[in-house]
Amino acid sequence: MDIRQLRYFIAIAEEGQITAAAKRLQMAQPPLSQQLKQMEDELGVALVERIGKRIELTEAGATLYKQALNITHQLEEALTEVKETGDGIRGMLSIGVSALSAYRLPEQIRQYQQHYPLIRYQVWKGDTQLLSDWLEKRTIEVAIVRLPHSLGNCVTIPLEEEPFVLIVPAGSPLSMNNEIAMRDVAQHPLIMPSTPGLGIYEMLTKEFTRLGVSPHVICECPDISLTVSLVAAGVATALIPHSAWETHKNENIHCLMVTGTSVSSSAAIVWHAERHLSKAARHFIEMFAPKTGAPDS
Amino acid sequence: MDIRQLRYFIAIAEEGQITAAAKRLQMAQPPLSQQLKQMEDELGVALVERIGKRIELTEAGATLYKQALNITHQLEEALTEVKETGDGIRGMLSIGVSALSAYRLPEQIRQYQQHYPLIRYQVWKGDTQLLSDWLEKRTIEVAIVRLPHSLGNCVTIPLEEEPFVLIVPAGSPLSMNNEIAMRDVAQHPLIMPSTPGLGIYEMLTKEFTRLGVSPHVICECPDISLTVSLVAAGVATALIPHSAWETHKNENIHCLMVTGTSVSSSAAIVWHAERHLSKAARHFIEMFAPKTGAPDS
DNA sequence: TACATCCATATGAAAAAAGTATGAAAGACA
DNA sequence: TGTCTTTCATACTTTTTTCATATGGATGTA
Repeated sequence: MDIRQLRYFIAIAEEGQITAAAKRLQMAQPPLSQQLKQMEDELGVALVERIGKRIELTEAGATLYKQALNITHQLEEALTEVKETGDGIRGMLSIGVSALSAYRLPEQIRQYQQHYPLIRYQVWKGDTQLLSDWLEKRTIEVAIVRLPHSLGNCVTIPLEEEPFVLIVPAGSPLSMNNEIAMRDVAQHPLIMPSTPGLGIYEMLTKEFTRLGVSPHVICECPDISLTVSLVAAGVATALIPHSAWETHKNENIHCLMVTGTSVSSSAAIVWHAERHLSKAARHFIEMFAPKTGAPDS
Repeated sequence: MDIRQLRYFIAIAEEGQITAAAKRLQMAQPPLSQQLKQMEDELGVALVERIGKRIELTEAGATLYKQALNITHQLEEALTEVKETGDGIRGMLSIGVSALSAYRLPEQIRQYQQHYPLIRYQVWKGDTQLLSDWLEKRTIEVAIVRLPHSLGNCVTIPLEEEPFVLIVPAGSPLSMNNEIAMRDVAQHPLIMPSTPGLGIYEMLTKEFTRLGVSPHVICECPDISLTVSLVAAGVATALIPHSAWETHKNENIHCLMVTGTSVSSSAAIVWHAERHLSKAARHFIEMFAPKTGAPDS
């Protein structure tokens, strides 16, 4: 019993007549009679009652008709679902973000949602090492990280660059100013939005070294919102990407532009170089890193 | 896309390998590869990812796998349901009963249920004319009526015969006796469990005429339990089939055997002579009129 | 590097499905 | 009642689909 036969039977049931059903199916009548008989033989059950010229469903036939409708509908829906999944307009998109990039994600997903409303998401947050593991294990398909990263065997597409800003507690003397030189940042207690070994930490440290100063790091905190809270509480100052300031700003902290340095932060979308990327992931990359064009697999 | 291909895909998905899937399906590997490719072409979607020797499902493939499991299971269940319906162990059995036979039905259905637990019922109650209409319109498949009936074009299988009894109010003088002659029944106010034109009414009337007496009919009531209530209330006496007495007896009425007459009541199962009888209906007939054997269509 | 394993392609054989021709039975209508 | 039409079933042929065998390329392994 296959789908084709179910469709045949639906036509027969609805037309109430083999000849008409054959016409509707655009086929000759004899093969349809044959198929009907074959179905009855296979099931060992009479599906129709031959009353002279007319034909009428038996109870078993009526049961089969209902079920056949169900099944063919379900199959159709299944196929469109598969097609949509293949086309990337339906399915699961699993994304990993580093702590410093996490704040961007909600807006990105909201935007993506408007174009692809059927997509569902898995969002993971973790440090570079975890992201790398997750990419490897396919827990996530793409990751959004801060550059520089240390992920091996990955395609990296940088998003726009942005400067670092220094955030300080609202009441502190520094909050009178609107900018500060990078080398002067070293004079103030500093929270690093990262930990040793990670890209940002190393990059900032290197920059201070280049300027011949040594920062007064009193805290390392790889969670951006916690970092901001610490600053708001007056614990210290912190260097964070400008956009992170935009999303976390409040009346308890003040922001200073940092001058006299070229270090900047740049987020990037990365994914495993030798892996199949789902259409959904490609769409995501296209939307947020459109200049590069979407990779072709 | 047909069921066969879904089964193929299930095997491929579960084995994770075309060769192994082919072995499990007891077929050669090349045609399976072909079918897989054909499915991908039809859907316009990659279902598996060829990673060197290995094969892995894409998201679309995983979606198809889940749906394929659903659909094949549903098909299997549908087919067994159709078979069972055809075999008469599942489905709808619609039965009509006359008022005088209704009291038997619950026990009959209870009994039938024990053999065919998947059968569901539609039970209708009405007079001969209604039953005839319902048989004609296929509202009901079989009817249980009192003989004689006036149903045209029907097969009739009588159930066992049973005598009429006279029921009288518990306190009445008649309740001292245990039997009464038919001709003496005419001396007492009588409720006929039927109305003119119906079989039972005519049969009883004819019998009184034959005996040269005229019954004192003060009420006609084609509802047996209402008839019994009327007697219990002391309105009159009533002639009813013995089994009706058995099911309705209570302390307010007394029962007398009727002698000096050969009239008896007999229920019968009837059905449309030229109609297809469902297996379920045949089973029902076999169970309650086994002597005749089941008719063959 | 040789070997085994797995998938893909090509080609021919077998099976299944569809088409054509035709007959029998049932309803319609003069 | 007897044609005439309609409808389903059967016999036979053609076409399509599916499967199997042979074989080559790619990948991972001893």
